[in-house]
Amino acid sequence: MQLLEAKEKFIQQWGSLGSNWGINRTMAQIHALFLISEELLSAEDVMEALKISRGNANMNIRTLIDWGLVYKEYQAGERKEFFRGEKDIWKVTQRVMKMRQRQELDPMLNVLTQLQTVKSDKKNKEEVEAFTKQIKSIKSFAELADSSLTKISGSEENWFLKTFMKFMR
Amino acid sequence: MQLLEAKEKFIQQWGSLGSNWGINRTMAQIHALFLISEELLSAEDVMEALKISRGNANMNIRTLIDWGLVYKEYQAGERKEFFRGEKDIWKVTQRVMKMRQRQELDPMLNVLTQLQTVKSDKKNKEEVEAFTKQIKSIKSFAELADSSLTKISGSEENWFLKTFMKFMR
DNA sequence: CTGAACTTTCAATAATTTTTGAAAGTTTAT
DNA sequence: ATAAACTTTCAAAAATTATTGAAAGTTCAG
Repeated sequence: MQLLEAKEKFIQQWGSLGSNWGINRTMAQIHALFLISEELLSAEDVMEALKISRGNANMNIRTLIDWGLVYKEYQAGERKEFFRGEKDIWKVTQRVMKMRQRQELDPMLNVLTQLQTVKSDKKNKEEVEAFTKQIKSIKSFAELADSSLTKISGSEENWFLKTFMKFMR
Repeated sequence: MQLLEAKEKFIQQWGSLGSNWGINRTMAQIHALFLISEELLSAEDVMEALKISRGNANMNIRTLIDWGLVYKEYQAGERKEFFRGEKDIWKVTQRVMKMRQRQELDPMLNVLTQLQTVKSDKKNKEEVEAFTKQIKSIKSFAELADSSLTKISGSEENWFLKTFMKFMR
């Protein structure tokens, strides 16, 4: 396989992976492009490489910066902005987990907490009890996931790998 | 909060969680409905509860069955099919992980393996080396994720919790 | 200050994904 | 074999999500 073909293939595959991960296809493709580019890239470079519009490139690069997956950098003597991607796949994973924790798990936990306050009356006592029990069990699980994510996203790769290997043995 | 309102809220929230998880909104809502329903439900019941069409209900129930999140059951003396949801949230998580491993991680690993065969020539030797190195590091990570998922999806909740607690300490 | 170089915004448009519902298919009781 | 009860399919329609590109905004050198 030729390098160009391989790069293209990687970008496509990363794009489709991303789209199952709350990351839109183009954003994931831009991220893939950064993952395999040694050099700094400008918005223009991204537009050309992926054949997308200026607005689209700008918006998705911005979001990638918000996620901590791409950094803005200045190139001496250039007016234009340049970007570089986070290459460390472990850090990438941590950032994505953190972001999804905030966007998904935290709202879910809020709702689950509210749902525990459901009132029962004599008519539906049993039904309410069954409901509350199930909500409680989902909430416990969500809390476990939440604290694990918090721990993991603050940890070093080494710590993680070492402990994880033990865990998996 | 009233029970009905609480159920409605749970279904909505689970729906929006699902839509970030490669599970479409309606499928996730149907799943939520099953999570909080003690009784068996027919396709008709689901249609009514969520105000969706027959085709939609049928298709999504079928997919939930494929995912192992809903079971078909027969009610004595009834012609109609009835369904019951998997209530154990740990099992639900295992099934979802397993499914996503198959649908996302495995194809990714295949592509990564292919990409390692990229040919270099004198002109782009260094570029190919950098690319191969990065692909290799992504692949190692993906393999770690893959084997962890395989281990986790086959394990008992108790084993998992116990080991995980140790891990998180 | 001015204008060139660059970035951001956003309404219109396009692409994708989901839903509907009627028709076709299947199963079962008689 | 028939027909009623039920399930599945799928093309068309609706809803949602992503993309474009031109216009507005910003920054900075001269």
